[in-house]
Amino acid sequence: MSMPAFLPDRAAFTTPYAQPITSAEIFGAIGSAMTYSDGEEIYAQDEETDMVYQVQRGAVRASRLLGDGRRQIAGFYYPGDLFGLEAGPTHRASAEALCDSRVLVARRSALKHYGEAGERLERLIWRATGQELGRCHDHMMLLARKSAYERVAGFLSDVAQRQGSAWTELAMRRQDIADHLGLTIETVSRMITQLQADGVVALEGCRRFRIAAPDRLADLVAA
Amino acid sequence: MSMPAFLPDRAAFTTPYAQPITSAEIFGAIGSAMTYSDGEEIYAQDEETDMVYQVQRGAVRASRLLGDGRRQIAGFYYPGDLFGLEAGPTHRASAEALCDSRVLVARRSALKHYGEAGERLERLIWRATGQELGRCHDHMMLLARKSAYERVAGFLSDVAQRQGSAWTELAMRRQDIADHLGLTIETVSRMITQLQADGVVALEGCRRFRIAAPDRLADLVAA
DNA sequence: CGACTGCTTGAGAGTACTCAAGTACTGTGG
DNA sequence: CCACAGTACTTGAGTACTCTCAAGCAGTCG
Repeated sequence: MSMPAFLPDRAAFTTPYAQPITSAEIFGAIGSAMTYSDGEEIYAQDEETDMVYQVQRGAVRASRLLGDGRRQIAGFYYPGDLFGLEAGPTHRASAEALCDSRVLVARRSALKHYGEAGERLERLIWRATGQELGRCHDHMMLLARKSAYERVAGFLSDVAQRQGSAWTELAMRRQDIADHLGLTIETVSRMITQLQADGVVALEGCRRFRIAAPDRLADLVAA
Repeated sequence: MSMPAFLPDRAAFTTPYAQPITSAEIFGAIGSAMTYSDGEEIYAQDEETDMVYQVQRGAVRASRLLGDGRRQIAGFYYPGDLFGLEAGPTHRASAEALCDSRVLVARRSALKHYGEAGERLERLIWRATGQELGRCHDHMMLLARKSAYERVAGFLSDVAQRQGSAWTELAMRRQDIADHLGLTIETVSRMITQLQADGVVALEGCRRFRIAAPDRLADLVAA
């Protein structure tokens, strides 16, 4: 994803004196590491908060519950991603580890005590917030205007792109995917079967896949 | 260093007297006013941008188009609202005036030349971005997990709340509402008819309504 | 091996969509 | 003031896509 034009390019952070330059290094200098096991809650919905988080290892989902149990997964986060950025004094979503994970946690109000590194992290947080807003708009388009087939295709494309490697592992269950895409678990399953039958993706087991026809997948996503 | 010609003299906000305190005042001190007539485009999708906008009078919609013509309205903006905050070097959406409107425009990269007022506006922009992200998450939940009836109820509740008065004017057409809620124009129309039949809202013409049963509407929204 | 959890598949139902026609509101010209 | 045209909105009938409910299959752990 592209960077906001008004924020300094990453090169601007680089000084001749070996300052930390990756977000992981900046965050690592300030945040404290926490580990969570599969399914464990990192924070709760409506919980008061002054924290910001970064995935170091594993994967995290942010979910929101409606009174009657309907659930929506706002997003999935992987190593390097910042999360818990929702505005306001309380978290609008809860966050849970999708597998055994390590997470860095920093108190936002304390950043000013960390001098240069704190300021850098602050800028990183704002940049991440802007990017999250962009992804959110993309996802709204997906939810509002795309078919189940296109939603699942878009999701697989997204996950594959983030992981980068030829074969992609799905850290989440079908139910999580369904709640992210506004579908039912059965429909997600059917669409994956369909995508496979159409030769768009190839699965190995139900949690591991490879993109078989990148061009056709790209068409589905752009559509 | 050259300053954009349309920006007012910097001296205007360095005086110790009468510091602006509302976002409209801060923005007004820095931004330049533009007027747009009904339906006129304020900026285009994928257009390069370094601008931030505030509605002064009228109403604005932010829309995104898919290649095949499917449209999604990302949001509606009213006097006082900041818009055009989508991250990245280009606008992820276009913006159009819903009626004759006046809009303040400021160059983001120029804010640092405006001293205190510029910093304040910068903070306002970040705060607005965070709030927008929160609204975006709410809207994702609406799109992913709510019925057409609940979506329209939620929308009317939202608009009414923003306007505050007993009777609420709808600045947008049914098609805009449909594209915002991920429905068709016919379904929106049917749901409004239904809400009226159920005594939840009362319409006067097709662009003006009043909430008739606030408690039942609140139930539908919270649900 | 059996139990458990997660995933897939099938049949039928329901919500929202598509296509089509009809109604209301607005502005223009006679 | 009314006729007319144009746009926006509503309503109706039939269809399609996704959901619900139910059963079967697969991988995992004791």
